[in-house]
Amino acid sequence: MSPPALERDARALLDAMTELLRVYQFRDRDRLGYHGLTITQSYAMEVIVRLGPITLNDLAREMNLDKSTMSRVVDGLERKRAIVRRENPSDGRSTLIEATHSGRERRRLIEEDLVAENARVLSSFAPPARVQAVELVRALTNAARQRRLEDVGGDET
Amino acid sequence: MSPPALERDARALLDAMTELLRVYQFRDRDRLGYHGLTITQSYAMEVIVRLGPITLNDLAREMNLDKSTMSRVVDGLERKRAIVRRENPSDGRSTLIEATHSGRERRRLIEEDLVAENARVLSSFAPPARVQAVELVRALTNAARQRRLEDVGGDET
DNA sequence: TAGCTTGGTTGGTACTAGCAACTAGTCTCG
DNA sequence: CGAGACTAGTTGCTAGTACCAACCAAGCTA
Repeated sequence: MSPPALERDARALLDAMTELLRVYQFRDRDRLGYHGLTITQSYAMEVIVRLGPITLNDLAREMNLDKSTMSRVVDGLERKRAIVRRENPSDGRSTLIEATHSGRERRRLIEEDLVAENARVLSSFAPPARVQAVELVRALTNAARQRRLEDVGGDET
Repeated sequence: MSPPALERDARALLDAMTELLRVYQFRDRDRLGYHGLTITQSYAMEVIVRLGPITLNDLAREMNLDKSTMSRVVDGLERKRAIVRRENPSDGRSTLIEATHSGRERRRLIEEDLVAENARVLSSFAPPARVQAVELVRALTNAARQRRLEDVGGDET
């Protein structure tokens, strides 16, 4: 049914995307620096900084991780003094996770690095192509997300 | 020096890429199926199928993994009967890793799924935009890879 | 208050990942 | 030829990511 052209393009896109993801993955992996945080920890810090004091469950939901995994990731952040667990005045069972000054600062530095890196990547593009590139990545993300929702049968949110 | 426009675009790209990586990460993670293989195992199979019988070291080099990690990934593939380790007639120390029929078949199915998925993604683009999209992804990959090489100090290849 | 529900931790398993140490072949040079 | 250097692969160790299941303690509800 679908013309061979689509399949050809799809294969090319697959190869290109695989490459792109691998390059970014390795960039992340090797950035063992990441200002002392792992990638997951750094993502978690982003959420914590963005959503303010947050419970473990909410954090886990936001990150699509199991609460047990989340608990251990947060353990790591606590060991590294990037967050503190405070008791939740409105619910004795839960704790509020909050970024420390140092945690916030580290996250800021990471973000700065990443923005700088992306700026260097984009700098080889002509200004109109830059916007186009960003839009493409967004479109790819949406398309991929769409696919996921269809596959899984769309859960919450 | 650099106009704020670049930084704005860079931040947008960062956000978009972060999203993209997360979506793909989840796609991969949840694909516990992946026809019975994990993501790393599936990448490894791709290389093994593509480069024919290959030694562990060559495979590790190709995948940018430590040989110990590679050894264990290959263990997994062997347990799942996707590859066999044959002795290397030309060097008694090394083994040749070779895809089994079943391994090759599984990899083919995975690839088929992925191509189909990419076709669906692309189908929301007009035909000329498809080719352009692929090219843009390649350009991004190259730009990103470039950055990596500069950072690290460029190793082999 | 008894019992259900919920928030978080802990135990278990599996996989990814790297470094270090080790074994066993291979190669090189005296 | 043989000793020492080198190389291929495995194994031990640590750490992190990830899930499920079991659990405890606190809260809610009837």
